[in-house]
Amino acid sequence: MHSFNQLKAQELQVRLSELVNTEYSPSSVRSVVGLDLSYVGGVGVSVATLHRYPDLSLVSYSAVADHVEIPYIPGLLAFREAPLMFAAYELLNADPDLILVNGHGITHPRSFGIASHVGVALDKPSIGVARKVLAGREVVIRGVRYLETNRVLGAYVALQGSTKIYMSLGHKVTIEFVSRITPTLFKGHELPEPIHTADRISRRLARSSPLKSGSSSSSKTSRHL
DNA sequence: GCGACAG
DNA sequence: ATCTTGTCGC
Repeated sequence: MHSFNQLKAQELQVRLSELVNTEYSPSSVRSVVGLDLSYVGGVGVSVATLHRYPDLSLVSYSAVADHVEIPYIPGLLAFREAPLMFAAYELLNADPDLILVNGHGITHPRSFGIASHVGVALDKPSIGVARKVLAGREVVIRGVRYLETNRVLGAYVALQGSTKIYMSLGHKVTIEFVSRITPTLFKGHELPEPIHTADRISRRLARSSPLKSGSSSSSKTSRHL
């Protein structure tokens, strides 16, 4: 029995953060993938959803489940969830123009949150979607809200009613691109459509998991996806 | 030392 | 994230 080396993990993040590209942006977006996880005890249920853009209609999705050993430690979320996200992503067998990841991008203690981690590993444009701040402070420029970390605007703050959603730079996207595409990613929910959909599907699968007692007889409410 | 702390 | 009843709001 042994937990993973936190210090080595942090060192890896510092090293890999050098590979993040925040000067490039996809020339055109025709498809977007959403990545999210749910849990059933120690089992993580990872879902990857593929959407057309700009209508955001669901094209297909994939799901994988496995035991998750790495604990949740603020700042090291990627080591716990990215492996399963990669598995679901590969199973989806698609080549999207943009990937949305539940979690922060460069608005992270070492500028390498899970969205950047996934983007760099897959060499794909990525944006982090989070409901809470991990690092940085909010700044307002010409009436527009951003999250600033290390003097760099790392996230655009989307206001959904009274709720704030932090859209951070993952990889191969600029703050201008994120600011511009963010409003077009919502479709009537608190979270961007791809993340919202991946979240709903993973939770449904988690609840109906054979590992969850009563799953075969307590389903009295119908759900639609 | 104290407070903060994605999912 | 997940555990959970009633309750507020669209």
